[in-house]
Order: sequence, then C-alpha cells, then structure tokens
Amino acid sequence: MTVARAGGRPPKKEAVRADGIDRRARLLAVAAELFATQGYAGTTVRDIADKSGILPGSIYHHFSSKEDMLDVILRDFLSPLYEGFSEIERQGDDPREALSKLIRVSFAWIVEAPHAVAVYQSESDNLIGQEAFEYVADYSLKIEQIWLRVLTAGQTSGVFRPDLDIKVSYLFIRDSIWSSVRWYRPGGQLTSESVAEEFLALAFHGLL
Amino acid sequence: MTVARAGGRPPKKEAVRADGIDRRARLLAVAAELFATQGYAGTTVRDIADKSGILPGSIYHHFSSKEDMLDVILRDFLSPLYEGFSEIERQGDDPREALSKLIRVSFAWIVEAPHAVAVYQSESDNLIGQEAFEYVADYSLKIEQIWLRVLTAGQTSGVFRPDLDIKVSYLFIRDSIWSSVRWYRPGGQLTSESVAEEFLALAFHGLL
Amino acid sequence: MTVARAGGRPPKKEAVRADGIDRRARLLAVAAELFATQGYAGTTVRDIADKSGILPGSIYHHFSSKEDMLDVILRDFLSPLYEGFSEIERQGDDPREALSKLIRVSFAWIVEAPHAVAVYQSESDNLIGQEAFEYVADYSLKIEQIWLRVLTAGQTSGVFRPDLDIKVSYLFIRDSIWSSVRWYRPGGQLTSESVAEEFLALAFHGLL
Amino acid sequence: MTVARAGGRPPKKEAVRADGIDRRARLLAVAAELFATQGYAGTTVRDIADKSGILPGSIYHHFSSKEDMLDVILRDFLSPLYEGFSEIERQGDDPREALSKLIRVSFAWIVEAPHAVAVYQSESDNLIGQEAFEYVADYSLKIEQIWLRVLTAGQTSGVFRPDLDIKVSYLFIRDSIWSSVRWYRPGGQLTSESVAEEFLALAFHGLL
DNA sequence: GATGAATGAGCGTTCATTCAT
DNA sequence: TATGAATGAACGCTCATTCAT
Repeated sequence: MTVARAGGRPPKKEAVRADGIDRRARLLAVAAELFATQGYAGTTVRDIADKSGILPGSIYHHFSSKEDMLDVILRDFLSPLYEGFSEIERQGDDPREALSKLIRVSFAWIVEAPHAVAVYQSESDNLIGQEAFEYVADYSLKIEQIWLRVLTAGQTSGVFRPDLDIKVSYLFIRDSIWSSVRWYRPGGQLTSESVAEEFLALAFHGLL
Repeated sequence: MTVARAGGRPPKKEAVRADGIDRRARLLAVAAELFATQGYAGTTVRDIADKSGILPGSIYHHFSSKEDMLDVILRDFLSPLYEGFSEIERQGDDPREALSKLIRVSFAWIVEAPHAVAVYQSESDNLIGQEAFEYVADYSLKIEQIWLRVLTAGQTSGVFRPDLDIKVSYLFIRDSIWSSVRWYRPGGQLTSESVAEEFLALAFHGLL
Repeated sequence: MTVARAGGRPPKKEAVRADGIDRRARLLAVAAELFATQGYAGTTVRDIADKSGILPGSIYHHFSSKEDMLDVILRDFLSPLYEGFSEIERQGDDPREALSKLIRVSFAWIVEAPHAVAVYQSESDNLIGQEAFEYVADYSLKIEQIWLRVLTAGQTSGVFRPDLDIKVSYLFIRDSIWSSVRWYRPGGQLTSESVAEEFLALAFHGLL
Repeated sequence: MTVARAGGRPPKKEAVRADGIDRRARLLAVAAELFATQGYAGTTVRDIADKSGILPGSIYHHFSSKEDMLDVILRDFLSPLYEGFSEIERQGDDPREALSKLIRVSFAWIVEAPHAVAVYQSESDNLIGQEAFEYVADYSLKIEQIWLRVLTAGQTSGVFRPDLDIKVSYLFIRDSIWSSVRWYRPGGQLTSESVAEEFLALAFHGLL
C-alpha cells in the first residue's frame, strides 16, 4: 500500500486481498459501532453501507447477511475473550491475584473493543434460543465457570468472605464491569487502568 | 368487579370505563414485556396486538403511536421511582442507612416492574437526543444527584472510604443493581430481599 | 330554543326533529366545506366529525356513508341549479337576455353555495363511470343543452357572431364562470353582481 | 435506440443509464396521468406501481415519496411554462400580439403536457401553505404578473377596452384556458391551434 | 342519537436480500 | 467487487365503517 507501483501495472493479488480484507474489516467495524449505538434491530444494512461509503448490495459480497455480520463480531470478540480468561486461570495465581487479572483484562477489553462488548451485552439476551447463536451462551457459560472457580477457590482458601453467594456475587461483578462500556470514555480523565483499580478497590474492600 | 350485580342489569358507565382502563393497562403490560424481551425496535405493533388478542389498528384507540407506548411505560416507571428516591433523601437518615434504603427500594422495583426496568435500562441510551424523551435523561440526572449526595455525605462523615471516586462508584453500583433485572427471577430460591442483602454485603464490605 | 321550558319537561318531538335536521344540515355544510377545500378523497370522516364537534361514528346516524354525503351535497346543488336554468329558458327572453340571466344566476350560485359549486367542479370528473353518480353527468348534459339552445338561438337570430363554435364557446364560458369560485371571495371589494357584469362585458364585447 | 448494436454486445453503461432515466420518466408519466384523472389523494402508490408493472417498493428507488413525484411533475411543468411566458414578454411585441402568443403557448402546453396541466390546476389550491410547495404559488404569481403587465399595457395603449377590470379579466381568461384540459382531446376534429383561435376570437371580440 | 372501542382493508414506506450488468 | 434496480414481505399507521352500550 505504501510501496509505489511502477508502470501502472495492475495490483497484485496480494494487494487485492489486502484491500479486500481491509474492506471487510472496515465493514465489521462500522457494523459493530452501529449495532452498539443503535442496537442490532435498529441498524439497517443501508446504515452500514452509507457509513462505509458503498451501496447496500455490495455488503453481500463480504457477508452473507446482516446476521452474519453480528455473528462475526461476536465470535471475534468471544473467542479471544475466553482464551484470555483461560490463560489467566492456567497461570495458577492465587485467587485474589487471579481475580484481579480477570477484572483488569475485562476492562482492557472495554477499551480495546468497546463496540463488540456493547453488542455482546445488549444483544446476547435476544439471541438465546437461536440455533445459530448457541455458541454465545456456550462461551458465556464457560467464562462464568472460570470466574466461579476462581471465586470459589478464594472462598475455600479463606481469602474471600465465606458468607457471600458466589454465583450472585459473580453476576453483580460481571454486570458492573461490562456495563461500564456504556459510560467509560477513553481519553477523558480516567485511564482504563484507573477505572479497573477503582473497581478492584470497591469490589475487594467495599464502601465502608 | 367483586360486587355482584343484582337482576342482570347492564354494566354502568363505571364498568365501561374500567374496561377501557383495563384494556389500556393490559396493552401497556404486554408492550412492556415485549419491549423488555425483544427490544423496542425488535417489537412490532402486530406483536403487541397479537399477544393482546386485538387487531393492530385497535391499538391506536388507546395510544397515538408505538412510541407513545414506550413513553407511557417510561414515565409511569420513572416518576414514582424518582419520587421514592426523593422521599428517602427527605427522611434524613444517616448516609449508610439512606444508601441501604435506596438500594433496597431499587431491588423492590425490579420485582415490581421488571419489564419497565429492563426497557429503561436497554433503551434509554438510544433515546438520548430525542426531544420527546428528554425527560428520561432529566430523571436519570436527578436520580443520580440524589445518590451522589448520599454517597458524598457518607464520605464526608467518614462512614464511606475516602479514597473512592464517588461518581465512578455510583455508576458501578447503579449498573450492578439494574442489570440484575436480566437474571433475577422471582419465585426461585432467592427472594428479592435476600438479593438486596447480598448486594449490600458486597457493596459495603467487599469480597475480602 | 329561546322559549323557556317550564318544569323541566322533555323537549317536544318538534324540537327534537328540528335539532336533528339542524345537525344533519350542519354536517352537510361542514362536509361540503371540507370536500371543497381538501377534496373528497383528501377529507376523512374524522375531519368532518371533528369540525362538527361529534365523533366519527355518530355521522352514520345521519348518513349511510361518506359517499352518501357527497351524493346529498351534489343533488341538493344540481337539482335547483337545473330548475333555475330551466325556468329561465321557459321565460322565453331573447337569446341575449336569456344568456345574461343564465350567467347572472350562475354567479349567484357561487355566492349562495360556493362549497357545493367547488365540489361539483372538482369531483364530477372523478365520478364519471360510477353508477351511483350517473345523475351528475345527466344534469350536466341537460344544463349544457339549455345553454347550447340559447347560444344557438342567438347565433341563428344574428345577435351572436356566426363564426364561433357554439359548443366550444359554451365550454369556455362555463369553466370561466364556475372556476371563479376558486378565487372570488364575497365581502371584498367586488360584489357578486359586479363580477357578473364584468364577465358579461368581457363575454359579450371582448377585450378589444 | 435507433442505432443497431452489432455483434450482440451487451448494452453499455449508456444504455443502462438510459434505462434508468426511461424508467423514471415512465413512472412520472404514469403518476401524472393518475394524479390528473383520480386526483393526488385518490391515487395510491400501488396504482402507480401496478400501471408501471413494478412493485410499490421499487418506486422508492426513483423517488423518495409519493409527494416527491408530485413535486417533480409540478416543477418540470412550471419552470418551462414560466420561462416560455417570460420569453414572450421579452420579445416586446405589441400587447395584442403578446397576449395572442401567451394564449397560444398555453394551449400548446395543454396538448404537450395535459396531465401536468390538470394536476397543476386541480392540486395547486390544496398545496397552499405547504412549505415544500411554496414555489407553486411563487410561479403562479410571477406568471400572473407577466399576464397582468401585458393586459395593462394593452389597456394603456388603448388597444384593450378601458372599462375592464384587468385582474378579473385575467382570472377569467386563465381559468378558461387551463380548464379546457378537462375537455379538449387531441386527435378529434379540433386541432390545438383551432381551439386557440376559437378562444382568441371569443376573448378579443366577444360573442356579440 | 351519541359514544367509544373495534374491525379489516389498505395506506405510504422501509427492509434485507437478490441479481444482471 | 461494485452497482443500481428490483423484489416481496413486513412495517407503523389511517381509514371508512360497525355496533354494543
């Protein structure tokens, strides 16, 4: 792309493919942003095409359907998210450190892929029961199991308070973190890290 | 309705009006449920009509538009919600007690009007910038100010930890609570009160 | 209506019928005005009801349909219009005088029943071919025949110019007159009579 | 269209664009005809689509709304109409000749674009007050001013009778001419020119 | 007579998607 | 790949009309 092509030769296959990948990635980014801000049902294929500078029909050269775009957005988010959480668990830190890592990684994702996070948070409920999106619930469950194992270990080892309902605590913590995608804006006074630390302080020690 | 009508006399105007109010209320309940579960954009007027056993056109005798239904649902929720929070603040309890009350009342609303809560949570972002729904942001702000005053008072009086960012803490707490509408099911093992107590324990004392 | 009714007795049948006739007449007047200004297709039964201070359903106690209202408006206009023209022809004036009378009566109708004139002018074309409105074309034809007889007699007797196409002249004159309902406003500087005289001057002597 | 394409080559972009323009033009022609015969309010988008052999939704690839079609029809008619009248005034003929030209051009338009004329005549009253159609009244006014200037000049120079009210005479003449679109059928015994001459004779010299 | 809720057909319009070019 | 025209289903909504009260 930055290398001059001499003699007006037609673009190489390499370049074409790069363009194609770019176009596809750009379409996904636009779709994710619109799905995140207007909702999936509230976003039209024309919206995506307009914002991408192409015509609606052209989108179907890259994706088989609007639903397909949602599918790719969710897979591209959930797969590395799960892998990241798995990797943390595999590292075998003590529960307090493991939980801190899970939380910090979550906040990192909110900065890294805010639109995907927002789409996941807003739409995953609506997708329950749709065969093509079963994997969303599967990932959610496997992620939940990782967190629950860490929390349980912490309670067993006595580092977390014994009187808390682990499952309920997890749900409160999970929603607290992911919901912050709706109000956290990078570039403001709060860095992603400081939000994570703020949350850790609150979650570990409470208000009192 | 519970009083027997002697002699088979036709229902009085009272009864007719009750029917009308009932129908309207039933339509609102159906709409709220569908908006909550499928999203506002994902719900069609036909969906509401079908589930209510009438024809789509008949809805327009009771509401001027689909948007009007959303409007009524949100107003009917936000107005008493705000009033309830205001009343708590007016009672002048110490900050810890006041916050406990705010939290317990919030969880009570989730049981009382889960669909309205879910609609408020899911749709209020999309409504920003729509003149007809400015009041939603207004109420949200006024509610936020009540919570922030209580939290600030608690920090000033030394009962809440001084190192927390009040605004950020509020946002975490708020989202934690309202998001539970997505997973809490009354009638299960957890009563509404026990969820509130669980949350209070977590929020006040933390995991450690 | 102005006579006090003693003892709270219910209104007599006479009064009731008068009310009924009034209501019907008022509905017709409102309908005619709306049909004239918005067109028949562009006027809703609700428009008529709103402007009459009743509910749409109540109109059907007085008229069997919206079309029925149009029917009554046109009949109430066309029948006396035709009778008036017939009477003029029957008077046996010389053609110039007869034509003057036809023209003056036409302008009188525009003041007397401007809405009916406008409805007749705007809608009669659309009604061609509708069995229920055949009488409109019938009246139009019979009226045309009266005018043509007068014009032909005038040409035969030498008072009207021999080189004019009688039929075409009639159509020009007819449309000129009836169209003035769209711009003539009684109460302004021009009286109905002066418009008629202006037209007579133009039609009889021309611009030159 | 008249040039043979050798070798069965597929149509070039030129042809595609021509198709597009054709389709749009054909839709406009159909819409104008239906608006003229059934009225704008009395014509459905489905009517236009049916008569054009396409589906209702396809119309929206060419026009943004039904109202847009009316807008294009009126603009495409009024703009050249006004330009034609302007050009006549610019030629600086004596008033009698100028008026003759205005009248002859008007009748030519009735043959050239009868549907647009009929739509203009029937609907322009209903459009008053609609911001998007202000230009219709603007054009009408500017056209009226041209005619009034010619008539006034004729009266000043003594060629037109001094006792006529110029404005009223204009309105009678205008409506006479445009209304003929409702009855004049080209291809019959009367040519467009002969109708114009008939009208000129009547308007200039009168019946007597 | 009037009401108000309901009907069922149809309105203008939008949508995701297809496909010849 | 991109285009632009088309599709067919569905959308939110309006309409004339009905009818029990």
